Amino acid sequence: MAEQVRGRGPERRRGEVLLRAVHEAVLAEVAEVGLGQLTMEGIARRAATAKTSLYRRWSNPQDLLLDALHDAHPVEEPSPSGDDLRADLITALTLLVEWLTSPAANAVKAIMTERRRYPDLAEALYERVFDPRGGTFTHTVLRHYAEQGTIDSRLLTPIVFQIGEALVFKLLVDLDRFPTHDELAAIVDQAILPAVGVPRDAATVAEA
Amino acid sequence: MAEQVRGRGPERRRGEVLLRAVHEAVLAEVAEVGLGQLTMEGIARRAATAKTSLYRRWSNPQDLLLDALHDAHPVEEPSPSGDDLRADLITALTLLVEWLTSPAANAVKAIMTERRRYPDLAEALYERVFDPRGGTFTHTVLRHYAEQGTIDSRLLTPIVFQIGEALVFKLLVDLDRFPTHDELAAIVDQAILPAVGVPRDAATVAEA
DNA sequence: ACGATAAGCTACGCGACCGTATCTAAGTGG
DNA sequence: CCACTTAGATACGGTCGCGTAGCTTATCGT
Repeated sequence: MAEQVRGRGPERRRGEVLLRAVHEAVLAEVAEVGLGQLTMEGIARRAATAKTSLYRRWSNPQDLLLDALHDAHPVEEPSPSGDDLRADLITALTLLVEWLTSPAANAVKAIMTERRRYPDLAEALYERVFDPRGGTFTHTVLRHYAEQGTIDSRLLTPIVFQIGEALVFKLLVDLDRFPTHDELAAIVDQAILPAVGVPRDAATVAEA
Repeated sequence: MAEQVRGRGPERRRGEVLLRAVHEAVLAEVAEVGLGQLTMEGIARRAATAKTSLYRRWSNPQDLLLDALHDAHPVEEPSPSGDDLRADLITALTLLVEWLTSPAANAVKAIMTERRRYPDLAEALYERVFDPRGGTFTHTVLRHYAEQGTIDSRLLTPIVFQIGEALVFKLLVDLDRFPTHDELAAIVDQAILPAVGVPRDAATVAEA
């Protein structure tokens, strides 16, 4: 049959190349139309491939999405330098924001938001993608400085570990944009450090 | 024409009564199927009314939803007692959690989450529903105690005002349930109070 | 009691996506 | 260079929501 001209000659993607293209397409599709409108047709259109080719490998859009997430780059973990708590916390939050920028993170957010509606997806997300789970970002940094004695470890409760991440998410939702470096610094100075027993000094108060 | 028997006799709802029923139906529908799957057919089915009756008043599901939100009870504001900062903060967070429990809040969350996809809806939400905007919940309480001199008002930055709300939302997302009273107390003791210059005492640290 | 109004029912053509079947042809490896 | 694998094109019947049209009838106001 006559093939639609893509570029000029007939170039047919296979295997790995096609797979990547499809993975990219799902993530883009989720970002654009949302989890609720994710369809095989839509993905096929965006990936410029045939529906048939999708059904050959996956049985529904969710399966495909999970596969794409499984394949996405893992989250980079912070590695505390060891002598500057404030700087390391800011770095940790910066890493968080960078991850949140990725297409994969976008899809993950969508799934978490609608997890009641797609329980299987959410569950599989934990099992197949979030294996590590638990402490990342500021958690890692805070534990490091507690072990080293800079922080009183009795202050490190589950709530305290969440302060930084919680504020980044809140800012993200409220302002619908990613926090700036200064805002991350403010989170560290005004919320995290006081909670772990480092009082704010005059300088921080003045510039706030 | 033969009417479906609802109960036994033909009872036809009109005006206010019907309106309420439809409003309830939209919110329930959003909760169940999500913003992306919100359809006139679905709402009509759930409200046990005819599609025609819906189109007579609204031109699409989003319009209808906005109308329902507009009508929903407003948010109750905290009224600080004035002599117990800690208790008033916990009360404020409790009010927040209570609001989050309502069907309307559920829909608002959905809209905020997908605001990129439904910019008109989000915008109208601000204009028609969130008129007050700005300071609610812990904000109100913190300002009160600052005016009264209990708190150093230089510490009350935008970030600090967000700590409580941010942690409630984070807990909500992470655990997929509403925080308990003890968790709210922990947020106040371990995150908000340190940030506003009230250091944690031995008792709070010990029980943490 | 009797309009006027508003609600309800049915049915329609339209388009989107579904999941599958069938065929063609491009790319690959021996 | 040939055979095999796999991607691509197309078409199908089915379901669902759309938005509208037409008609019937319950309910309200007077």
